[in-house]
Amino acid sequence: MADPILFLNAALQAAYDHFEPGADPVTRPSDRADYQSNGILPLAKRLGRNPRDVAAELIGHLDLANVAEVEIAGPGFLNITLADPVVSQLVTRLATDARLGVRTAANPETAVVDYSAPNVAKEMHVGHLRSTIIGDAIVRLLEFVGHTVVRENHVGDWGLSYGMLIEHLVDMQQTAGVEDLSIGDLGDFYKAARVKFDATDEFKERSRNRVVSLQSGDVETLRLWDILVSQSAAYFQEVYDKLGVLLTPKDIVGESFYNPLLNDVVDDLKAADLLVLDDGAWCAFPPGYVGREGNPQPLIVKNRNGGFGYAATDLATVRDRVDRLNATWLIYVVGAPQAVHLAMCWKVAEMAGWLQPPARAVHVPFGSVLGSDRKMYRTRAGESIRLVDLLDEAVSRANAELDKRTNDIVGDERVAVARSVGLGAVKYADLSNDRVKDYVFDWDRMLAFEGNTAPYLQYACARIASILRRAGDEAADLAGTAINVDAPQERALAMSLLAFDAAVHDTIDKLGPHRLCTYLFDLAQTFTSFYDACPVMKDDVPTDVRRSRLTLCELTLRVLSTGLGLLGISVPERM
RNA sequence: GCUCUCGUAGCUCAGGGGAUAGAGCAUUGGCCUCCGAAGCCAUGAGCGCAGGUUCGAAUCCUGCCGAGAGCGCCA
Repeated sequence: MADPILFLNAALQAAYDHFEPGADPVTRPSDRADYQSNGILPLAKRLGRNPRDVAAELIGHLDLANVAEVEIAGPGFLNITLADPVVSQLVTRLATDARLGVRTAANPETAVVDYSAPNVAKEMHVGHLRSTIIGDAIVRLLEFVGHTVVRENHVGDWGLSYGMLIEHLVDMQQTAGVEDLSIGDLGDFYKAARVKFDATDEFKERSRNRVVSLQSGDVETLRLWDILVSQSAAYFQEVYDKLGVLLTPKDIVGESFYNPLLNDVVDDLKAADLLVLDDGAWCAFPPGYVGREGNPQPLIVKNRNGGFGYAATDLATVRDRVDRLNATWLIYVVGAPQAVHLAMCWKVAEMAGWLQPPARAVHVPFGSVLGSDRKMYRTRAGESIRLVDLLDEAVSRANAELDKRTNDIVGDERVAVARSVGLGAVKYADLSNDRVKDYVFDWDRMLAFEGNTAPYLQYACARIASILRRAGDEAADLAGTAINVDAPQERALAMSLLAFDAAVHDTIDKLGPHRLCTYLFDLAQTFTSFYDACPVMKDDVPTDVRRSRLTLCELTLRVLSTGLGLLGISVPERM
């Protein structure tokens, strides 16, 4: 019971039970006191009594042994300040907890997280950044609290454009006259194919035929297709490794994987009488969706040419994840523009009985990355920015920032620090905003060493690490040290550390990584205030105070680095 | 035309029924004989507009204004 809210609620429960057995105490952190009890007014209403009288009587039934102060505030609150010894005791216990007070999930379940999803034979650009980073953080968070997580990288590897790309590959083979095919630069490859496709009817015709061959399982076509897929997968992995996310080639479950399931999807929907033939296309019309002209909005499952739309694939993902993977929590980390499409798919899946409680699908939408002109972030030439270029620039810019601050870190360590700071800056800038909103990509702001940035947090960690190095052997021998919270800054730090559990679970409830960012930044600020006011390794600090403060430092470092780790951000020892 | 998302300080953003709405940048002024000043302390200014629900609204509901996005055969 490291979480003081649980601790308080247990204490309050007895008092509430006096009035109404089972009434839920509602407690939340407050800046007026440590915590605020918030459920008195509804309770008084149910009892038909004066709230102030109820509050007064409630205090009378509250066990005050662990509480320094309780006061009635406003029409229906109690402000509660925990006694210092209790705070000391809780944080001392926290320091020996390997999980840093974070509870495991009450109901562990199997979650599928669908994220990243680049397209085969196409360059990865900034657009893939958010899905990849946000998805990565969600995966780490869910695993941390004990859920079983299946990562799925739903790459685009099937559909009309692959006829075009395969034909382009064939052309390249003929000009180059080589057996060992390489698609080389993905951006150029795709663009060249596209240009040919738009320019010549002959190529267009070949591309269409090639799609037919692909879908009918022609061996040679599949061989060529596989070249595109495998080389792209290798390229994606380079980017993921550079970015430092958990995705591996095994996580690729592309559109082609679902292709064999699509006939059943359509047949079963037809059998369930959920599809109607409309203008030659098989459509579902889930209730409540209206499009242009006020007509019901269709979800086109099979087009008039007999081809499957992506609605069919998305329906298949629901079915497959529920049936084959036994997942109950389907998380789609997909851009906000897809919101209506996904909602329609899930509505149809529900009506077909494929998506039933406890299984449910959740959209984790996110906004766009904008440039300083508040339009989609692009190069000056108007092209989308390659993700690899962006990551390389982040590292070199971080390196330049480190140069400004005369430091003696060189060689491999220097390379690692620049990488940690550069990537951390990019990730943190993305994750620290509420994901549904667009955000402006600004190198200077994200790489600033002051403010709500990764470098600030990493710097705070580096200072703590520095103190621990200074403490030498003593830092390794702190187990069981009693922590005192005499100074207000010590107490504030302890309270912040105790809130880690709540921050992690709140972040998971909302699937909003920025909540964890806000917490970590607050903790880092609280720490630096402590650092400024409370000397640790100075000569005139008594031994017991030094050891208590060292333990606070060590615990803070663990919370910060664990928290940043959950966001996919690493913490250098020095910087 | 219909639908969805978003409008909070000069700027970038938190807060999403609870008291006097918080940070960071930028501004101004203090702190290094002292553990890393990449820091700390202090400083002014704000909920798009109008109604409604409520003891209480930045938060929920409705309308309007503004920005972005989506709406039948691409994914």
